[in-house]
Amino acid sequence: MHEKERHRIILSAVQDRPVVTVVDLCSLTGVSEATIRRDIATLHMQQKLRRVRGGAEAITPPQFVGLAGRPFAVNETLRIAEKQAIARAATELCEDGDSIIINGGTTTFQMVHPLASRRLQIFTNSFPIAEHLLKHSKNTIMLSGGAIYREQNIILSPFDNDVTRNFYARRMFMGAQGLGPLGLMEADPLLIQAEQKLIGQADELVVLVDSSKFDQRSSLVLCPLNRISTVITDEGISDKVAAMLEAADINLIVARAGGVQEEEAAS
Amino acid sequence: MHEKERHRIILSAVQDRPVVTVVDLCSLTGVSEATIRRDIATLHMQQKLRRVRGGAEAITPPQFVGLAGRPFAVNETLRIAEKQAIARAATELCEDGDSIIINGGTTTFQMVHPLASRRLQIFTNSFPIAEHLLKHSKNTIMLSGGAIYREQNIILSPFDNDVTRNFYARRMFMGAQGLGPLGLMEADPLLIQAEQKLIGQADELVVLVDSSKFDQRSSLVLCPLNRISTVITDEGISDKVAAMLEAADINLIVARAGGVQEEEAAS
DNA sequence: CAATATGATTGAATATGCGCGAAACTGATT
DNA sequence: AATCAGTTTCGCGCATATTCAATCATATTG
Repeated sequence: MHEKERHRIILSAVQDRPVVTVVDLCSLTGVSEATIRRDIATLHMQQKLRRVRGGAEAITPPQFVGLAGRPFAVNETLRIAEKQAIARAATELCEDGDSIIINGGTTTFQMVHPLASRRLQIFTNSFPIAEHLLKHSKNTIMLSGGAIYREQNIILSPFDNDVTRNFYARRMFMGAQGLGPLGLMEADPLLIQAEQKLIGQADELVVLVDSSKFDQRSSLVLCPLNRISTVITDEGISDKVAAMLEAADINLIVARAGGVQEEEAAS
Repeated sequence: MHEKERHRIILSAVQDRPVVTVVDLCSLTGVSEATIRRDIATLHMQQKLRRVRGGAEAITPPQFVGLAGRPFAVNETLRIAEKQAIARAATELCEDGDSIIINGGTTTFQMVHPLASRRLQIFTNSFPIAEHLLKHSKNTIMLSGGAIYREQNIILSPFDNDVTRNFYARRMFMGAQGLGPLGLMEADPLLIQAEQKLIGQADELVVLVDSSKFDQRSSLVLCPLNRISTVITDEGISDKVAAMLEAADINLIVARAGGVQEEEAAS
């Protein structure tokens, strides 16, 4: 058996189980322990797996740490003040008793804090949002079914005919990676899929993007501008972008970090 | 059992109770106290938990979160040793890579600890089970969609055509309020509904009931005995009940608190 | 033949279990 | 409070089993 073949087998085995022992891999490949150890050492150097005594374990993906820590790996701390102000403005659009949809994402996650004191019907595909609201609020929580994707922290089902299609809300809140003339942009195909399943289940689509998102260009267009009812962003928005949104007949809300926000209704 | 597997189990166990004792962890992992102590010392050094006399506690001490910290308020501490033994025996039926369904309940929840060191495809309608496994294991988690009922801690959808109908597993594990000649009994209509949606989605139905459940009579019959493949219970089971199960051609597994369990196959 | 990969051997390093005495906790009594 | 006996838990040493790393011999390939 060739070295590359063994490496493939080892990497495959290490994905299936939390830990694989050297002996396991021996019987799996039919080579000696010494060889397996050398392979593991090599793969360890290449960061393909982690070496542990007795065998190897899968490299832990950007691990989902509990809510107390930080739900999403990196983005969470970025522009947090802006995101909180935006999320707060978004929450203020809702009245107790409303039905809303919240899509997974770091910006929308910030809505959980102002939502803690409310009483809404909330549908989400974000596990951390559901978890937080379940623990810290009295809102009614509804969850979409499917597999939980750890990296994106969303729940996604390959089937179209699930609860999602039966929940209809007044507003849907979602974040995005970018917002430009072409519409709403997203990079992660998994997120695209999750978001597209929910768009159309609400009367109004409210987009939460901090002003840095107007510069971002992503590969995939999620939906055109005319599908968007309202955009909530921070003071960093340029006049040019504001004009573009206004031209598309989009409500623009600029959230100020400190307190009340100003609304500039489109014509 | 490998060191890493134990560590996962320990970290998993330490999350759902204020403290875990060394003896608890022994029966959970099957290793000696000395090893558990060394593990706790190691994890203490890694700041993964705090070492206390007699065992360990979570690093985030007064995590007095309502529902999900200690998933089920009252029942949780009742007959916990039996439930753990039963859950462990249930987990031992599974091999890495299997697809299983776990229904919500206090007994089935105990499966999360032995499952922490495994790699399975797990479908559940229990939010706490999903949450715990998501944080403390590498299993693939799939969730049923719907509203989250706080009291029962399950997710239930009024619609029939959701993900649930598309997931098929080798085994389904469920608890119940009672088990008698008429079959499996449950009191809460909400739980009935949740369980009936899942029965039929697996080849084998494995029922986890501690021996006190054989005395219980509930108002509603969930399913007849002949639908059950296997019953796992503790040593408190009477000969009479055992004979009844055997007559119904049910596999009976008696889980012993300490270690290995004995299997008494039906004729 | 040279370069590399593999397998076997062996002593070192590490992990685990058991037993024993020390230390800490419990609670009952003074 | 203070003391004391009984119990639990801890830490240490040692025996055993497993795993590792280094070395050398052999095999394969170009």
